[in-house]
Amino acid sequence: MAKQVIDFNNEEVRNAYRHTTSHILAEAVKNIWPDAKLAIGPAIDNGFYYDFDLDHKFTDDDLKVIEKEMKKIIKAGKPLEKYELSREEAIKVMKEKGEDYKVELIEDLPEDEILSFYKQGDFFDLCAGPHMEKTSNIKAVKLTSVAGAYWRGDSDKKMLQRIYGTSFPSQVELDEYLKKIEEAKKRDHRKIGKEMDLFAIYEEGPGFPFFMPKGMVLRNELERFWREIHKLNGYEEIKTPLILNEDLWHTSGHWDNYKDNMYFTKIDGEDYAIKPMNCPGSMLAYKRKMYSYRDFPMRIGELGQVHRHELSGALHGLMRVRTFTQDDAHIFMLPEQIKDEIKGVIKLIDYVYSEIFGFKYHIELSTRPEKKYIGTIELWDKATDALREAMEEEGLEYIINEGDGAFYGPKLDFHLEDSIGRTWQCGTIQLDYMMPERFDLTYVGSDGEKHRPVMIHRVIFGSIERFIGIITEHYAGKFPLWLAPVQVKLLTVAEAFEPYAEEIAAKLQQAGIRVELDTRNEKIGYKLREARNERVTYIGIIGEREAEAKTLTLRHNVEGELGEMNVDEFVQKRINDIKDKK
RNA sequence: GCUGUUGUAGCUCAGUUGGUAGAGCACUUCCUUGGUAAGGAAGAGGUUCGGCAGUUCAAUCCUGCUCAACAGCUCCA
Repeated sequence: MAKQVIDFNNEEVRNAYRHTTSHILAEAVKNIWPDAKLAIGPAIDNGFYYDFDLDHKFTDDDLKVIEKEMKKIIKAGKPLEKYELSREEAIKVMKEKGEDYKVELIEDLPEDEILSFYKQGDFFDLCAGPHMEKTSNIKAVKLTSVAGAYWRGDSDKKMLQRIYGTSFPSQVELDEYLKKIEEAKKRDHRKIGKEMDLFAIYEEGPGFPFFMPKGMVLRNELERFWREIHKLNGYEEIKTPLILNEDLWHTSGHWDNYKDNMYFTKIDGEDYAIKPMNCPGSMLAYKRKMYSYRDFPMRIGELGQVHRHELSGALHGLMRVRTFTQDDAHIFMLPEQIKDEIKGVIKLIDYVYSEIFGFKYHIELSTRPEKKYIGTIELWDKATDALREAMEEEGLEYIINEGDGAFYGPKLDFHLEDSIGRTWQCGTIQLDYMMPERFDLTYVGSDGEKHRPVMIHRVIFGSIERFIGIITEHYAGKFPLWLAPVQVKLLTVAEAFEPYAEEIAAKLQQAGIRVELDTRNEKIGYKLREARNERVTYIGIIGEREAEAKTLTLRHNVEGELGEMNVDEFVQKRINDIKDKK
């Protein structure tokens, strides 16, 4: 028989490979714990999992034992054979085996369906396939972790034990994958954030991050950049309060839809809420006066700090917090301005993602949610069509994310891809006919009558905090010069060169460059090592040679050794780099 | 919120089958004036081992509760 060729780049083949491995996992677990009940075990992005219901709690040591058993099954080279059963037969077989979850799965399938099974030796499982020909096709396996997972992904149902693993056609590929995971861990923004002293989160405030001086540099630079581009693009800026009367949130619909995630407080016996979003505040700001159609489009930005009560288990560094700053803006406009405004925001987002940060990204169109939404289906369709048309006119590709819209309108979500291939949803453009209605926003048209404006809610970074987390991992802490908390660190070779080093430091500082000076009584190798660990952009070394020639010897955190350079030339070049956002 | 794991000095971690705690780094002082990833020596540092109860002659170690972190699930306007 010809050897089965495994094309691991083919998604179908890869999934079949991992799926077969998950069957082997299930068999191994059943061999060791015959009482284990099987749930489901599909292939996923980087491997597979299988869910089990079993009183014994799997430990990390168990994973090793299971792996060993899996290797036995693989070595046995059992062929995977497909066969079919009728519904009744299938239910009967599974009931006999006490596989309650399988019975439930089968009972939920259409009545007339013929069910396919796969078996390997004595082990069999309900499965649509496809699979590898035999268990010995699996060459390299690793069980990675065990975790809880709800039966059928429903938090009201029982929690099962899920074993995660991965498999590859060779040990080399498996090792490469594991190495990649290790690399990603090194980039973890929580680790780098601690090492670089950017931010911290304490037990006293879970989900409420503190920003330290170096982290504040990042924040302030991002915000400064944000203000700059928004001014250029015709936005004005406001700031609205963190706490507002609860009535406002009833009007907006936030209370109905998201009160579980809101924080409340009382002031003088009245109920107030801490804002989970900025828009209702923006609505009040809009309503302060009358507008003419000539005032539109009106673009109002706000770096607004919001608070949301996230579940404790959902918190994750800066990526998922309980307070964060949205780089929000609301655009009020005439219906005929919708498409142009959407296109304008798309361009702005593209500029920031592609030009400034070098992110690849894709766009998703999120449509009306099943249940939680306000307004009529007609208006939802109208808004969704407008987003779609704007995209199509710009020749942009997008994928549809059914039912994932905000409760007040459909949206375009921008998912960026970082330097190690992970995607993050950041930017969003939401088109909204509902809030202007609820808040009775008006403008006076050319006919002298009052009309209803349409609005856009949009963010580019999404959350400043989360964006800092993402770029920390994207750059592995080696931020581009304009963002780097320490742009230049000067190291003296010996005490004698301190005056010259101070002279250079002063020059850099005057040029607006963030500089640190290390004149400690330590060897240059030692200081260098420390400066490198701090990930400063440029390290400047100052000794006898440099003091005489009025130069400094430079090293860049990514490019490496740069040799000696004239001080004034270096300063001028860096000023230009910072201006160019390099 | 749910399941599991973890919680010891500023950081990274070791440790005691229950007899009141250690290393390296960092920090301070001294020596060393050194040219591209750790020069040497000494010292200080834990309200005592996340918190609160309990068992015990004795708890950092055992038990219960609780808080937080981590992984995953659920959620993410």
